[in-house]
Amino acid sequence: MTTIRDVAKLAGVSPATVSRVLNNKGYVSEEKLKIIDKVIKEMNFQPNQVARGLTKKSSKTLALLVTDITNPFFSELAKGAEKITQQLGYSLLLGNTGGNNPEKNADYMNFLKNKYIDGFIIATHDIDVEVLKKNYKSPMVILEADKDIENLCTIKVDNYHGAIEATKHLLSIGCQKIAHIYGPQYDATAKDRLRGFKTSMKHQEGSSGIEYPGDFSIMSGIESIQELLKKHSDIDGIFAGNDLIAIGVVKELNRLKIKIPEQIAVCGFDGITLTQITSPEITTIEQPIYKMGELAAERLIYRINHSFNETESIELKAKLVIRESTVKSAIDSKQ
Amino acid sequence: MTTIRDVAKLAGVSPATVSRVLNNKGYVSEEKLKIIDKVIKEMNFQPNQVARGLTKKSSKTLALLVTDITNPFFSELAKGAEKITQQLGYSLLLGNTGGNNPEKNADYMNFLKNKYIDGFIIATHDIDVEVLKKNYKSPMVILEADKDIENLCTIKVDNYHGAIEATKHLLSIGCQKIAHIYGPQYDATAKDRLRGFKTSMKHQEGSSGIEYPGDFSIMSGIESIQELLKKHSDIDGIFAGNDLIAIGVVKELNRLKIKIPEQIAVCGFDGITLTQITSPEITTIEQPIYKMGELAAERLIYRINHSFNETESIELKAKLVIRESTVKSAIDSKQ
DNA sequence: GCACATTGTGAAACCGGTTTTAGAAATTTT
DNA sequence: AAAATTTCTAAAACCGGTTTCACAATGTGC
Repeated sequence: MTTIRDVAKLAGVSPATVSRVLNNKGYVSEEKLKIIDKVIKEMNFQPNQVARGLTKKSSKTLALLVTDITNPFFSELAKGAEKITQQLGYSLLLGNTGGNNPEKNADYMNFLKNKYIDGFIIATHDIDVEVLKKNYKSPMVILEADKDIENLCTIKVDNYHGAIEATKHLLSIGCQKIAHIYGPQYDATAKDRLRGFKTSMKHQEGSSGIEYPGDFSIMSGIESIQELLKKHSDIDGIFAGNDLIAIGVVKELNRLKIKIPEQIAVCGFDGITLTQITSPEITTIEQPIYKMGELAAERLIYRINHSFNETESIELKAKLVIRESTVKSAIDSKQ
Repeated sequence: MTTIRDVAKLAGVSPATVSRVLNNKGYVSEEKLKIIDKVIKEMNFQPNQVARGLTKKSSKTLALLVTDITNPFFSELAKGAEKITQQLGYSLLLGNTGGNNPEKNADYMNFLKNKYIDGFIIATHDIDVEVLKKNYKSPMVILEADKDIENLCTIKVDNYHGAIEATKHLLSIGCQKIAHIYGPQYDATAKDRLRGFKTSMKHQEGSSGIEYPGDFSIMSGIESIQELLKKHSDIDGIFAGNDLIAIGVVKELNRLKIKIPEQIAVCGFDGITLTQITSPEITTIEQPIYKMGELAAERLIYRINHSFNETESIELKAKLVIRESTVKSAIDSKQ
């Protein structure tokens, strides 16, 4: 592997001058610049990132921490983040925290610490952000955080208004008894969605709302709908806390031969691709997940390069996407 | 951040001795060992991986290259690889090659080269393995390669026998006209599955096989089945080249109100989780994807640590998992 | 008791970059 | 024309580890 000293020798200059050219920094005469540029190309020299990292205390690497990469929400996010990361000359470490104990996660973070990881995208709830913040002064972007975090960038979707839109939609197609299967309440996302549902159902003459606890998985959707139907046989609309729950609900309703949406209409939340492969396809509140990934990486790299550490919180809009599971005659009229 | 020299000073020894302790290598007296160990703990010293990497020419990092991380096959793989990687003290870079031109991928690989990435798990077909091999002498594990590769480790699933099992299963439940929607033939996986299908259908009195080209996506499943039904209205079994195709097929058959499996039975290949969320659930040939990820990481790290570069090829068995899409009375009898 | 191997240790060089320092040359100010 | 400033460059120190080298102390063989 050719080093900066090889280049220097061949160009008849000192390594320091080559370094100045490489970093576009400090005085270099036109003449030498030309020679050095030429030699660099000739030798196809590329500076060793590790050596560079040692002095610069940087590795040109970001880390993305997700709960479970097989969850389509996270893999979509990862795809967006990876694209921008690579585009801007960084690489992306993947950390799957799911199921690990927080202690182990701390170990992992520590491990990364002395690798000079430049920044973190935190998209997991297995880690306490406050603890994190105390221990790591690295730039971070936190996704779906509970609230704004001082000196960090948070990116979230407006879950509250998204939930309102979902509920209003179900009401608008005539649902009178709507159940919301909500996610775990330590999760800010789940909390906001439940709040939106409550708000929408208030003062809603002729309609009533049921709240039922779930846990953001397909299985939870299946089990919840079974229980719900036992207690409330007259339910005619389900607002699922996320798409996975919605998928479970649709699956179980199909099995029970309950017609969607004629007997029960279903709306999810997230906008993962899976909602388009079920029969019927599921109406959902689509989050710009891919865009969130892109944005997270872009903001993180910006903060790294500009030593920017103001509190910054970005809220993206979610969008109602109407599909077969809430359109009465959809299946027949489609195509 | 505390350095090895800080430790040395406090322990009253030279940095070299501390290094010897750290690496468990060379002579160190019991006495000093004890002191140094104590000081390391006291100061909570952790060697800087970047500095270490510079001399060792290693970054304790692997790179995983996938075509598309949102494809559940790859995310499952990534999860397995990430677990072992972390467990063995490495970290995992994620590279999404999908859609990029090969030229850009080469750039990316080059970029990684001077980061001292210790090894690569190649699970993408966007890169020509021969070119790769010529340019990078790093340890690599190649997934689903065409054939054995000299001096590298290849891991694949026995697609040929898996396909035979799938076809035999469809025949055993009485299918008489089976169509195989196969994937792109530059893909070794797709080729082997098609070959298995052909073998099984040969000398099969009373049954006939149709081969139809597809491309491993849900959309392809939808379009293929439409075309197939136009030409062959008497098809009663579909062996899809992979699960995504199968999902498309099921989706379209549902839309056309064709009963699965009564009128047409469907079998996929891969064993991704999605096959369990459709209605009906889809029979498939389950590959041990997660295990492949684990194995890939484990073998790669072994090869790195033991300078092991013999040709090594591992073939895993795929397993038929029978679900509703091929069991005539499944839906009613279930549960 | 002497040659030789083994154990133990610190100083110094090294990995491959960047940054500081110091001094020379060219320019601008006064 | 002298002083001050700016441009340009190389030598040396540095980042934080590892490794080589030289040398001392101890143990072993004959």
